[in-house]
Amino acid sequence: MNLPPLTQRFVMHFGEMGSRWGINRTVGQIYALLYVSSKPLNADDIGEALGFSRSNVSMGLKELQSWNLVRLFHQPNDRREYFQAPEDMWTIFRTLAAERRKREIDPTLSMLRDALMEQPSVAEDIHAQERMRQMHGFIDLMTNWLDDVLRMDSSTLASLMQMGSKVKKLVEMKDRVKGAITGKSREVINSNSSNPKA
Amino acid sequence: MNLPPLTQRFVMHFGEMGSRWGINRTVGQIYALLYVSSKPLNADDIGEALGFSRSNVSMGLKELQSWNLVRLFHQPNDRREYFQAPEDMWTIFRTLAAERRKREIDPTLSMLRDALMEQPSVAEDIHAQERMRQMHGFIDLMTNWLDDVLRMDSSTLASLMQMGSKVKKLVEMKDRVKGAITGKSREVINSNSSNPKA
DNA sequence: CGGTAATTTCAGTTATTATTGAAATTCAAG
DNA sequence: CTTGAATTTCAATAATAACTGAAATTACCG
Repeated sequence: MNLPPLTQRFVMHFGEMGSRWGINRTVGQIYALLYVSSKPLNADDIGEALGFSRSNVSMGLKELQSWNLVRLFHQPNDRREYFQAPEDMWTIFRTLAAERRKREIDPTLSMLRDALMEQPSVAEDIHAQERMRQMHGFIDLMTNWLDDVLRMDSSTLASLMQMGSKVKKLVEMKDRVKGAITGKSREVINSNSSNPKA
Repeated sequence: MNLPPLTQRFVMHFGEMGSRWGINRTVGQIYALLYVSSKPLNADDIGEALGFSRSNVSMGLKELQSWNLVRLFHQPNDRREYFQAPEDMWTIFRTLAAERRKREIDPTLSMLRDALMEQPSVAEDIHAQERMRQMHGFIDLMTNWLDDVLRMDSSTLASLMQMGSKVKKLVEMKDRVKGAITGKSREVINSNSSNPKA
């Protein structure tokens, strides 16, 4: 492997972190390389840059494609397949969220749903089912919320996140204002609004 | 292993999902068992219930303790150690978020921070560093947001999440109202508020 | 249609991780 | 302290997962 220093550090780090992230070293390094690369790479480029066998690169790319983390291109007058990683972090995040949800959460949600439909046959299972109900409720809340917010566009999402816990104050304010306008002068607020649709 | 049917399904499922979640079968099953159990269990109980060797259970419990996912108890007149999993899903979620962040995100954030302080020596690395800046910015936004919202209490968080993307409308409303009161009758809203502190 | 470059598959091998039983250590009660 | 139950460590083994090179397949060009 002969990569420039910063690229090399990044690639090596992704290789090492791979196991914690549930991918193998090869996949981690290939992804890292594609992510920082300024141009699309073909499988030979990748294999040579990282010192992996051609077949290993092929498997790694297949894996990354199954995660929707890389895109396939063709260059004019070149039969080889070129790969690129999407650049926008929000796009990457949405992809990761969707894939991890599908692989790591949905099966559990479905198992829990099934288990909650059963009639427990012994005392132990009555308690167990109640615990499963808790878990199901929580995961359901979380995933529905995620669905909901990921439908927003990225810039909106970014500003919401920058607000952090300030949204809480906003909700409190809403409740107060709602009380206020319900109680008395709704028309005052509307007439002062810069947005007449309000 | 001789567990009641629902418990068994839950335990088996956690064992199978373990590898996707970055834990091994033993750890997954032990956690599942503790989570649904109505009483604390000792290592022998666990080993017998799941058919694992005593030493395997010991290692699994050590792992779960390192994740802060189980608590250790002592029963009167019994030297053995008893284990329980916290019941509240929000507590569990906060623990998981904190631990996964520490293991799976912080090291990368720190690598990126270091890499951003370097002076790229070749053109390739200039581009690579820019990509790292993007990634760092995104992760930083996400983790700060998470820190921020996890500081809220669970019921607040739950209601915020139930609102889902409605918070977006709320932010828009805030901006309109802010425009309105800045422009004209701030005192009207305040005087109508049910909360005088506003 | 061949021919050939590119990619994928797969059986065999290597490397890593999980699991065990025996030995060592810890710990509390007498 | 000493004893023995409880827990942990650890070296050996079993089970999984990663990786390779050769063979097979695919896909494009003339």
